[in-house]
Order: sequence, then structure tokens, then C-alpha cells
Amino acid sequence: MSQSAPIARLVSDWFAANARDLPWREPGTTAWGVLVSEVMSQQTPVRRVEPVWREWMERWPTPADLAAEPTGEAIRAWGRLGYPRRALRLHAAAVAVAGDHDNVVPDTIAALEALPGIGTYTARAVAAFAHRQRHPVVDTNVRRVVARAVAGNPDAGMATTAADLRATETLLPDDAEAAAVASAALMELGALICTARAPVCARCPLADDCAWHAKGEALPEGPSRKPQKYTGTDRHVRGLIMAVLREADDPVARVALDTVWHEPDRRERALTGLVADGLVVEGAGGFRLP
DNA sequence: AAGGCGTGGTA
DNA sequence: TTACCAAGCCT
Repeated sequence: MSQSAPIARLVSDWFAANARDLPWREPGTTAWGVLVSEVMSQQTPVRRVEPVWREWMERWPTPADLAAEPTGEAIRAWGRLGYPRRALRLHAAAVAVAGDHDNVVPDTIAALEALPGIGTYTARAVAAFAHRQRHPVVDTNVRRVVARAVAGNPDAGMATTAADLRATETLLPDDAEAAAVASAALMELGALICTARAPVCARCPLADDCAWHAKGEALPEGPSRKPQKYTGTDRHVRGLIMAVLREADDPVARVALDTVWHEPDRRERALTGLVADGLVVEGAGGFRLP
């Protein structure tokens, strides 16, 4: 492997021939559309995002359209994507863009990161993919690809660090447009080829330039991130409650929620948490979406 | 700064 | 079946 391997070019060429045709990659997608796709894709497989994203874009083509709705509509339209607080924050972001930015999605990292639910990754993704700026866009896929190809490690660390951003920035072409393409390509490579558990090095454009491949492709020993319990946790019960309220046209009485889980303490804790988070409100006839 | 936060698919 | 994983963010 060569020290100055043109990683960006190799991956970008591969991307040109192998990219999935995701709807938000189509020409003419607005910055708002890109932002929504990025938030929906946080911790959620892209396959499940597609239909929901299409519905949202048709229904709320600009931030102001969403901002004009009750937050509960965003939560309901979120469906089963998971982590519904993202819907809440996306609605809040829409309110902020409509109110503070003249309904135009900001194009600076600082302004983007100031929006609810927009962090290090999503801010740079929007700046790069929507505004075609040159920024390192580092998600779990990119971290894994860089960890393997450059550092020769089987996996990256648990969270994105400043060092990850610097390492990735180094790989990007100088040209902003080319850098944006390279970032999308690195993500796609991690999603389709350089996967966590079953990488397909035989079809990888970086195989000849990959430090990890050269060392024999030893798979990571433990989990890449902290294993999460789910069954019987508060999160589980919160999800059960939200599923009921999403389907309900009218407020739901407390007794009607008793059937979702057998332990009263956990039920109560879940419900209280949801109300505290603003995902549920208690009104006259019972509990409902805000 | 470690842990909380949904949901469904795959091996 | 259980365990891990999937375009993170917030506190």
C-alpha cells in the first residue's frame, strides 16, 4: 500500500458506480430535505427512512410548513422510526429556522449546531451535502473505514473525537464539491462494503490500500458500542405507550394504558418521563400527543 | 462523560 | 434465541 494512496478518489469512483439511489440524493433536494433525511437516519437504517421522508417532504416542503403544525403531528408522522424525541427536536428546529433564519436552513456549522437535535455529525452533513462545503463528515461508517484503512484497527472508538475529524479532513480533496462527494462515498462504503460484522473486502476499492486488510482483516472482538438492554426497560415501555398514543384519535385514559405493561411502577415511570420530555401531555380526557 | 433514548432486521 | 447493529444527540 502506498503512503499517499488517493483514498478519496478511489472511493469516489467506486461511489459513482455503486451509490444507492436514495431520494434525498436526487438533484433539486432542498437543504431542508437533506436536514430531515439526516435526522431521520440517526441510528436508523436508511431503508426504513425512505417512505417516511417522502411523506414529510410532501406534507412539509419547508421548515415553516412543519413549524405551523402542533408538535404532535410531527411525532405522529414520525411513525415507527424510533427515538421520537428526534421528531420533537426536528419540529423545534423547524420553528427556529422559520423564526430566526427567514425559513432558510443555515449554512454555517455554528448556526446548524445551534439547532435542536443537530450535533457534530449532522451539522457537517448538512453543510457538505446540502451546501456543498468542505467539512469532514464523520459518522460511524466513516470512523470504521478510516480506522481500518488508515490506522489498521478492526474498529473505531465508541464516539467521534476531534482526532477523528482531523484524520478524516486530511483525506478530503481540496475542492469543496469533490470533498462532499468523497464524504458521501466514505459513508456509503462503510454502509455497503466495509461493514461492522461482515466486511466484503473482495469488492472494496481500498483493499490494496487498506492497512487492516494488509494485516489480515481480524474482526473486532467485542461490540463496537455499549450493548443496550431493551426488553423490560423504561425505553421499551415508553415505546409501547407512544405506539398507543400515535394511533389514538382522542385522549387516552390512564387505565387504558395499564395494558401496555404489567409493572405499575415501570409504567408510571415511563409515562412520567414521556410527559417530562414533552412527548406526551395530560389533558382533560387523558394522555395525548402534544 | 457515561448512560439514556425506539425499533426492526440479521446472524 | 439472544446479541448485535443501524447516517447520533443530549445531559
